[in-house]
Amino acid sequence: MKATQPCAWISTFERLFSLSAEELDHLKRLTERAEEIEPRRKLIDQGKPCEQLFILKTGWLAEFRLLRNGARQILNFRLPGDILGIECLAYRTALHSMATLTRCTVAPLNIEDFEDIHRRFPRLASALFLMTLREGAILHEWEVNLGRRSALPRVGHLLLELDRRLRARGLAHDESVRLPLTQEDIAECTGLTTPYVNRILQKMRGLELIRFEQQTLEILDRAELARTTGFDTEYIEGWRLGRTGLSSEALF
Amino acid sequence: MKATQPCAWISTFERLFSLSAEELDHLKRLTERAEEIEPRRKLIDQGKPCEQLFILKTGWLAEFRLLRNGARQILNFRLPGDILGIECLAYRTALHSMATLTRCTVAPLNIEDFEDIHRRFPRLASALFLMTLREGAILHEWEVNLGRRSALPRVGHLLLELDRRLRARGLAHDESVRLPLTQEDIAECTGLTTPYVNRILQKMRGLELIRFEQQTLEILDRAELARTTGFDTEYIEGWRLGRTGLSSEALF
DNA sequence: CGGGAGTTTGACGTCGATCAACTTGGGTGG
DNA sequence: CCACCCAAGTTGATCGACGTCAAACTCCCG
Repeated sequence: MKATQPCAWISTFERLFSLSAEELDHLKRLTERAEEIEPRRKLIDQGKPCEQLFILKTGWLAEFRLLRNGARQILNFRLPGDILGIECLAYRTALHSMATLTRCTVAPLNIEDFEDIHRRFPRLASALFLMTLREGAILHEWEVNLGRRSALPRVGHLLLELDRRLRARGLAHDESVRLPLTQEDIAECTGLTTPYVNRILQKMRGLELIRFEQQTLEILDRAELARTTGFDTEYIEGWRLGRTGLSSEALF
Repeated sequence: MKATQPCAWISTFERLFSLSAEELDHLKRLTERAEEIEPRRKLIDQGKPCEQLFILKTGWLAEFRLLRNGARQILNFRLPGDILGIECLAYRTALHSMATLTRCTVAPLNIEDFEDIHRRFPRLASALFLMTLREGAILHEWEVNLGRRSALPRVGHLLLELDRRLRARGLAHDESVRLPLTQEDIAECTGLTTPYVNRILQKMRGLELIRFEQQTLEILDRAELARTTGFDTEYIEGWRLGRTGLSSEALF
């Protein structure tokens, strides 16, 4: 779990964006100086000034908002390879919090490092912009989930999404994936309550759609689950790349 | 309503981002060649290939997803000054649709125009990136709305948001703002049903929180409404700008 | 005067919340 | 190695917010 450990997602990005040797090298250099963080610790705190962003090397985090009544809404999960806290470029204070779910290693970046990427590695910056657009697509999907799907499809859709997101980053080995989530976490991002999430998971197990225990998820009938949840993997796996321009200057 | 008509939001952007004469000029040039679109027409169609983006000069649009069961979830509203369909840089096909609510004027841009901005007007491109990050903040707020707020705060929060967004672009003149929304539109973005939205609006009128008729919204008690809905305007009105770098090269 | 989109109303049904208790299991210290 | 402990998971009974469906009403606009 040291900084020397290679990150599976880096080579995924390399292939995806056809990174040059220098770009790959810079990316690796950026992630060299990394910090370890314990599980369930806050990395970014809603309302506090923010000046720093991070590249997530390993581990999971949750972005969330705390409401005055104590309720919590998880806004998104962050997986290895994600940039954390990039909103600090647009806002002076953090609009929401971010906390680790597992032990994580993150590489801190300050705003100047970021400007530097823009100047010296425009294709890397473009790739980052694309990733931001794709985050937006995930948020859209969550809106649909919260607004228009009933409990079972809502939970099922989330599980399918996380499965695909992990695999797209090369973070799954076999049929199953590791989701370091409690049922409470799932409740907090699907807008449900813990007891009800529990019942829904039982129903999904009863229907032989999934196996999910010890934080290990296996999707037994992907096609059927996708059908009943309305899941379309395009927003995770679809790409426009290598198309038109793809100049040496920028990716798009 | 011709292309010669000045757009209030352009001067707002000029001040906000301290645009140079050339940048301002380029922005104006980009929006010169504009098309008019009738109300309730689709501009972007979910599932279809997309190659084009647009700058919205005047009018409102809604981004939405259609589900198999016929349900519709509005993902966001687009107001004058917004870029439409920028996701086409990351995806080959449209993940959701976009339709006009009012008559609109849009200036089409193709991907090459966009690359051109990046090359020749990096600060403009940066401004665009910032706008994208801020879109993300709006989506986060909608997630909280859909996931954790009950019907009245949910609708109230939306109304407050739209009021602030319009004013932030210089698109309101007096106490009231024009929202070209039917109650069905409001239902489709809050995850509620039309009859229930109707009852909620009546209750809000009864509590003297708002006046809302003939598509004209007036917020009577902003402080009280903000309190009961948990609305914090930071994500609309907060900015990090003019701070650190702000080099001539890029905004951040 | 007719028509259609949008709004309003009512009766009724249900999905998921709520609250509280109980169970399970992995971890820890004695 | 056992006893205990605490977090996470599970269960049941009850309740209410919001959905559903259908009808009526309003107001433009022709």
